[in-house]
Amino acid sequence: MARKPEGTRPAKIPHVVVLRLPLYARALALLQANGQEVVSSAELGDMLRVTPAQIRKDLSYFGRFGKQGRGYNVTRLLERLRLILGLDREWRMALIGVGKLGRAILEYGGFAPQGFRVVHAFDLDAGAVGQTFGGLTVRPVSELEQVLSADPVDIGIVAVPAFAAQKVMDSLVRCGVRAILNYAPIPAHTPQGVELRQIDPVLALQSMTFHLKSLAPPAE
Amino acid sequence: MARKPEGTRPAKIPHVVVLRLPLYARALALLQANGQEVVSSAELGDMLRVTPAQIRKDLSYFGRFGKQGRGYNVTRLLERLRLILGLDREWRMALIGVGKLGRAILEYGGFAPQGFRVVHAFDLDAGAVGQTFGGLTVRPVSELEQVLSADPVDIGIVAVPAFAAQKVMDSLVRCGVRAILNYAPIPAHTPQGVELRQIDPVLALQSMTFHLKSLAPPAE
DNA sequence: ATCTGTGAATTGATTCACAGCC
DNA sequence: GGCTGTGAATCAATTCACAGAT
Repeated sequence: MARKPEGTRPAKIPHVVVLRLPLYARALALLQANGQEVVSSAELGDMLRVTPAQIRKDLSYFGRFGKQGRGYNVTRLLERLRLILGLDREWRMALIGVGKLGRAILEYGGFAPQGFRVVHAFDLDAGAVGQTFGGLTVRPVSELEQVLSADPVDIGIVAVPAFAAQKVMDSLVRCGVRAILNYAPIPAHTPQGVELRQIDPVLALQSMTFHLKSLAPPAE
Repeated sequence: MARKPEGTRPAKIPHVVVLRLPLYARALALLQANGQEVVSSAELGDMLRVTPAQIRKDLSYFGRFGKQGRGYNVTRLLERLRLILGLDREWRMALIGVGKLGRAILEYGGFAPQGFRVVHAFDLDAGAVGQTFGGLTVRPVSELEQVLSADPVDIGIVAVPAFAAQKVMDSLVRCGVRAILNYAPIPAHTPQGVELRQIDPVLALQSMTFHLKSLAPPAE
């Protein structure tokens, strides 16, 4: 398969750059809320603990958004980043697993304002099915394929116990989901072309203790 | 020919390696639970979608744990990784913010079996203070410094609203906490020497949509 | 005078490839 | 034959440093 070097939307964007763009967008939204009109890469870098050169280089993959001697227009750059990230539309999501975690997700107010909307919720447990959380009625997982083929979503959120998670993810992929946010602590896999992100506080803790273990015990 | 310093570990460990070790440990625990005694880097790599060479190289920073022609003894390697990561002890944590998210954290059963124990919970809101979740009674944040100086913790978990998060983190640092797990969606900072990890599902979603936006709409 | 955008240089991470051992 | 451990080679990411714009 040939990749053309010419073309409209140019070359490959380094993976880490894509991971940083949402960070930039968030910082810009903060500045915008404060009424700041212009920001330099140095100032943004201070906010985010990232070098100014990195910010400029990252942005340069997508275009030239700044003015020499001045900096970036906050609103304009934020607008452009939202476009680049695809945040100029609403994304529909399905949640699988409505236990304690799943309920917290359904009732979490942080997704909707960013354009991420949970439109279906499923659970295996008959106890949860039929209940309503955050305005959504929980359906049985047995209806997953049927519901999603009638009313597709872009993203799946997996909040089931570890032992069931990979199978649920496979179902979601079969239903045409193209991205999965997985909260289950397992080595999860998706086929090529289906994005996957893990939310795993235990892994985060375990990588911090590596740095803690050699330090003196908490004392003053 | 320079030889490696014998039995020492002051060699500098790449940051990414430390982030992968908990992944290895988890996969090994899975194998162990299945009764598997030996594993090769190729098999582990299959489980985790990591190249065998990377696994061998990562482990080589810490010692020689395998047998040529055979592989790694699952139990022994897991044991060593747990030691390296500091998982051979219990870590004490304080939770700040007992809203919906904080409650889900207190009632989450996944920390304790891994040796991470929440021993104090704080909230600003008088409504939450005094209530008990997961066996812990919520105290007012005003007592944070007093309680933590009498009974220190290693790690702080921040689950307060965004506007309050940085101030809470600063307090925790003053209380001698050496690592923070932050759930608030802000560009958070800790001083040099205080580890920080962010749990941020919205950022994860926003970096996935970058890849989704150019694809055909969900259709079947 | 200031700050962007970007090739070039550098630093860091991953993969290769093979000697050595089981 | 199979697999580890590891220098060397490759590939990727970051930082430097400066020309050019305002």
